[in-house]
Amino acid sequence: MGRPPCCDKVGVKKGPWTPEEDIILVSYIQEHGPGNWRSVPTNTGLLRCSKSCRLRWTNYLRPGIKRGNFTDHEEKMIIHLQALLGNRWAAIASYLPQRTDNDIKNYWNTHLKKKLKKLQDGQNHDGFSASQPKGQWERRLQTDIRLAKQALCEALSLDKSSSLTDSKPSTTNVSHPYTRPHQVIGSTYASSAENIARLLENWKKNSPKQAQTNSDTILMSVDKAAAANSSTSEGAHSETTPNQRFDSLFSLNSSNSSDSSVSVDENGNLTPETSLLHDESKPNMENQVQFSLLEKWLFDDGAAQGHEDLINLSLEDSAIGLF
DNA sequence: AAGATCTGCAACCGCCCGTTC
DNA sequence: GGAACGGGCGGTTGCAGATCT
Repeated sequence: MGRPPCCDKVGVKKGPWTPEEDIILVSYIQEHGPGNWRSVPTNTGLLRCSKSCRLRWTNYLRPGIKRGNFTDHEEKMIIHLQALLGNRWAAIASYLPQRTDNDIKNYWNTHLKKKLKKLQDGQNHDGFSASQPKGQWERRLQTDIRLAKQALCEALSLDKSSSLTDSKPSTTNVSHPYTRPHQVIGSTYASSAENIARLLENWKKNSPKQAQTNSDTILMSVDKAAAANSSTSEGAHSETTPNQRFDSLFSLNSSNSSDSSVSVDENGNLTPETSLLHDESKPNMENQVQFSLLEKWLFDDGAAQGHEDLINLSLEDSAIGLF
């Protein structure tokens, strides 16, 4: 028999998440940090599967997520990376720090596939056209792989010089193709609060009555979160009104957001707050460097042409060696 | 205006892998 | 060593809103 489901199917709620559920989840993660998803539903009272909680967090509530239209630049990155890596959306997402793999996957399936097909049908002779001679396409791909590999090595060497990440030996950055090279240090919880704040704004606009009736529940959750934070955060105090606490939790300019540095204790360990940030998000300075290196190489055709000597690498070797 | 069809996206599902006991 | 578990991944589905007829 296969493994049992991650949670009991009975009594598990499915479908779209409500703002209340979002708030409960975010409050809990803010307090305990992400991870140990199995315990999330039981500890929060959410009638959700642990997987559902994790997905909701990673695809929607996690800090640093950018939503909305993809830029041309992002589009090109996705096309390039898809050619390089195939449908490994998590790996692709690691190079687009603000996008989730789900987002990229959706965008590929709904937009880019069609776009590329159109280009192919139209006998468009750009770099991605299937009408291009196979050898040339293959050579370009080989070059891309080689350049990506080079960028990765470069980024990893930057990694080594990073005192912060050095404080916690990373087994993820180097060896596993699915792990995201980006560890968010500069990002804060406020970013996810921003997502929820926007959500609530829309929610209130769209259904003021419902928002009104549920506001107590929301504030109760927020109160609870604020109360929980008061024990761990120096910013929390008992004299705040519910509204103030609400503002604090969902402020777009939360003091947390400016206090984005990672605090390390005297033993060199990350504090609980930081491990939340460290674990969960993607963008940071390090990412920026890595991203721009890869970006530059991927899109610098001239560079690609100037690296003809690197092309001899076989596709297989490149793909294996890349990771 | 109303029904049909299309589109985009959030969420679910099942499989896989690494870790723990 | 292997079973159980937790978490991550890619593929797929279902639904709501947009567009078309």
